[in-house]
Amino acid sequence: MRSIGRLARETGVKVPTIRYYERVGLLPEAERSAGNQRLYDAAAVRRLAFIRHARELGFPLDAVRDLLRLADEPERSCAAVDAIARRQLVEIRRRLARLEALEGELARMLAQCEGERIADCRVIEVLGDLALRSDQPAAEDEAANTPG
Amino acid sequence: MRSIGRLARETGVKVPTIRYYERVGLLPEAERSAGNQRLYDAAAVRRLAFIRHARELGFPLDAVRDLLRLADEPERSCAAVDAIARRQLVEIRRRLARLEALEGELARMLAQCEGERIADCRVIEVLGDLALRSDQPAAEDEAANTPG
DNA sequence: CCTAACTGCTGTAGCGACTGGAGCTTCAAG
DNA sequence: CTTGAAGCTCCAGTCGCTACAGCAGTTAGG
Ligand SMILES: [Zn+2]
Ligand SMILES: [Zn+2]
Ligand SMILES: [Zn+2]
Ligand SMILES: [Zn+2]
Repeated sequence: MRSIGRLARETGVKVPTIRYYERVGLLPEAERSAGNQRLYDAAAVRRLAFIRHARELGFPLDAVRDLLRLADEPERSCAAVDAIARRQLVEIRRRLARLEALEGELARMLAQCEGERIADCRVIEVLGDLALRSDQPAAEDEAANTPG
Repeated sequence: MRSIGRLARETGVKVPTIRYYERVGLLPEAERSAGNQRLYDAAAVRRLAFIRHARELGFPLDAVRDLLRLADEPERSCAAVDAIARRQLVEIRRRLARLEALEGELARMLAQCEGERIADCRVIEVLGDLALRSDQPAAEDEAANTPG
């Protein structure tokens, strides 16, 4: 059995994050020592490492929860697992496409700027150009919550 | 002079977002009608369109604030403007590199899965593999706050 | 045995950039 | 004059942590 600090070191997940995962139900409530400190076994290490790797791949916590539930039923078909992963891949490709477009626009702006007065700055000019408003209704949330 | 709703339609920025921008100081406090409703002129349209376009390119609000301040001083050198844009370009390229790596790992996992029992699912297997823990200390926040 | 340093505990608040709702008032069309 | 859309303010929630504050338990050295 190990303390929360040792678990953190072993998995690379910070201590407050582990407590947070417990609070939101990703990790079961830990056993406690006589002095009320959390104690973890090897299974907890594996579970937390699984979570960390899924988070690294950008899966939102809800998806991680689903994956953990599925991982506990080894006899079932992995169709559900693969569907979650495919959704995540689609999402990542969507973000990639968008970022590539942004990269292009930014790089073009910068390349065209002569570096003189702000009045002539290509960056300010492009940002301020009313005609460039895309009429798309400000697509949904792009927040890429992808840590470590 | 136009109402907040018309300004929203003209710029593609939602009404609550406009009020939020005013609260955090990106837009000046709007004039009010007799009945306390906000009124906007053409300058407000230009300013908000500028903000929107900068946000589309992923500039954080703090950077947008700086860009707006600079845009109001047309005689100064645009070095500061270009520096902000270059930083943003670097950031976008960093995110691109990371997303490309994630895309590769996810796609590989999925390609290798035979689609049978979860016990044999390559996705679960890779996520659970303790040896795959990268020892990097969970790199800093990747949150890509890039709307519309 | 004592103390310092470290680690742990709980609870709350904050980040960024909005988004949504409750419960009102004002405005424009018919 | 009525109706319904659009406006107002204030507050809470989103996501995934992160950072305190103010304690208590643990560990190593002297
Ligand atoms: Zn990985
Ligand atoms: Zn320039
Ligand atoms: Zn653009
Ligand atoms: Zn599978």
